[in-house]
Amino acid sequence: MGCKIEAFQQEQRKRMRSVQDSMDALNGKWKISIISSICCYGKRRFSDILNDVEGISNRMLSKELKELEINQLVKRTVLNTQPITVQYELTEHGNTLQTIISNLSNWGILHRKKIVGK
Amino acid sequence: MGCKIEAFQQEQRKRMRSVQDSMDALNGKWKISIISSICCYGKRRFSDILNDVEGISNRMLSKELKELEINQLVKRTVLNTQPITVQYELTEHGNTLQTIISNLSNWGILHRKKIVGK
DNA sequence: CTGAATCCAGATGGATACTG
DNA sequence: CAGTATCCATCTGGATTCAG
Repeated sequence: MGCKIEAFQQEQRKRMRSVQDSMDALNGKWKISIISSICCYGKRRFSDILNDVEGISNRMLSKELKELEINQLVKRTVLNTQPITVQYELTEHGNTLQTIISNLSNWGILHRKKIVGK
Repeated sequence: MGCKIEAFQQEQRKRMRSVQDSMDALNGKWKISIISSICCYGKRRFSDILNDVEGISNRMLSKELKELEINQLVKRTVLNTQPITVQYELTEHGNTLQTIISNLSNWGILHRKKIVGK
């Protein structure tokens, strides 16, 4: 009977859907880097992140942060400073990404060695 | 002295660059899903993957597979069948992505519960 | 079956200037 | 400082057709 095979395939489809769900939340050129920046410092201001993430424009940073906020990954706080500054931090949910970030960082080093390095 | 701070910042920059390296290799709408498909079955033909990855077109699949091949993540083998079939499998290097895939799958489930679920 | 080629709409993202 | 608005080139990706 194909019961086991079907169960396996269903499991596999579920896994693929989950992976896709993750990627949908983390897509875009910069999101992971932005999260990585905020994560490392705990709290981070707009201009700090703009500085951390090499190459990003304020237009993009603004947009990506907004999407991350919608996905409840970062929390935005306006501070009573003059001029106004805005602080971003990871939500509890956003913090659950730490393992992934860490893995991506490690794998990135490995990959660079493999492809670029001799 | 700012030695510790500078060391930390340099460490942080390195981490961000690594994460970005990973994302560069894994960007595109479908790559992770494709890898996930091949990974689970060990070997997988073009049409199988086309079927596994919901919504992808053959044009995109072809393109993404080519990029994955360039990055030495998948290996392509033409089989002597009639008509010709092509088999894809992960390289050793591609297999090092398993941890990330697994984590992304788990996080995807978590995220879906958090955002979509009540 | 496995692609490559073409066409084309819509998304992405940089540069720049502007606002509160 | 933290965005927003506008303009515009490039990229993305679907649909369809064709080829080996």
